[in-house]
Amino acid sequence: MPELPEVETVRRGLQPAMEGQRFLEVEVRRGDLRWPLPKDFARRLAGATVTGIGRRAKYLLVDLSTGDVLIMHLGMSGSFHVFQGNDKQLGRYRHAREKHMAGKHLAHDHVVFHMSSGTRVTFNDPRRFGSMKLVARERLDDEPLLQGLGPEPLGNAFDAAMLAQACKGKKTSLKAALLDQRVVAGLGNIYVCEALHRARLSPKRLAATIAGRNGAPNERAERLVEAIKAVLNAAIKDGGSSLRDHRLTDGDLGMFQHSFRVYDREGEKCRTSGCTGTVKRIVQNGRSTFYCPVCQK
DNA sequence: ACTACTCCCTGCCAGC
DNA sequence: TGCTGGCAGGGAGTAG
Repeated sequence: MPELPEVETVRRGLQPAMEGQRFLEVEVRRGDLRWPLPKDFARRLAGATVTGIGRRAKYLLVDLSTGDVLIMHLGMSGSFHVFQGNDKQLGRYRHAREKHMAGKHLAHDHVVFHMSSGTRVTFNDPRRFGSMKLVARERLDDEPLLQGLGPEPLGNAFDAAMLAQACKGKKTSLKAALLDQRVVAGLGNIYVCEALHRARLSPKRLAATIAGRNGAPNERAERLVEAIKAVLNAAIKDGGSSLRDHRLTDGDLGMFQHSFRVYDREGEKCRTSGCTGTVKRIVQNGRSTFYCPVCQK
């Protein structure tokens, strides 16, 4: 499901619910996520206070008073639901859960955090590609999951010079390069398609063509960086995109899917002003690409 | 060192 | 109606 804007939206939803609070109890209903949760997972969390919630690429990083960091990833279908209320309001809780899940698949509630304020935070993930991992903060720099990640696309380090340098000499398509988390971290299939469309660049173009020889950025690299930042900021403002199962932590839907210019719009009219093209779907590296063959060159 | 492909898992939908 | 194949927002591991 979630790319950077959705994960950032989740982070902002979890923050007021968890920050400054203690884990009273951690209920692991199914520990076989992407990797099995270790046997001491719940025990290591219990009693810890959440001192902050951050994000790196598509990972949520929960800082704990114990010196551990809880690293969480939503995979393709993971979501969090926050319920603020006490144990006497279980009816309201179930109602909220059903709204969140659109009435289905409560069986995929795999982990429940019971916080000291009475708030419960439920992790639901039908496909179980999501993951959780506890690591000591002092070893975070050596954490393999975070090790090779490229820059944050909304950070200052991400600019045309950097992107061109990373794409220099790449034999792969621009689409594949942007999906590569080592080039830039946090983009997924939707926002790569959307950013390429905004930059009027073909997804089939060779990645190396946004850099001159010696790796200097050209005007395409400038356009692309601007487009990436713009589409991510717009999506975050809208609470991310809801295709089938992405919900905000309060059960509401993200809204950015209504602003898609190409993604999931095969056969529909290109939304570039003045363009007469029709959105086309192709497959690149086994994944759908949506683009306009008329205005994206 | 690169790049491309397979696989993990469940749900949903179009087409027979 | 019920089955089947294909597809889905990610990414680790592996085979070239």
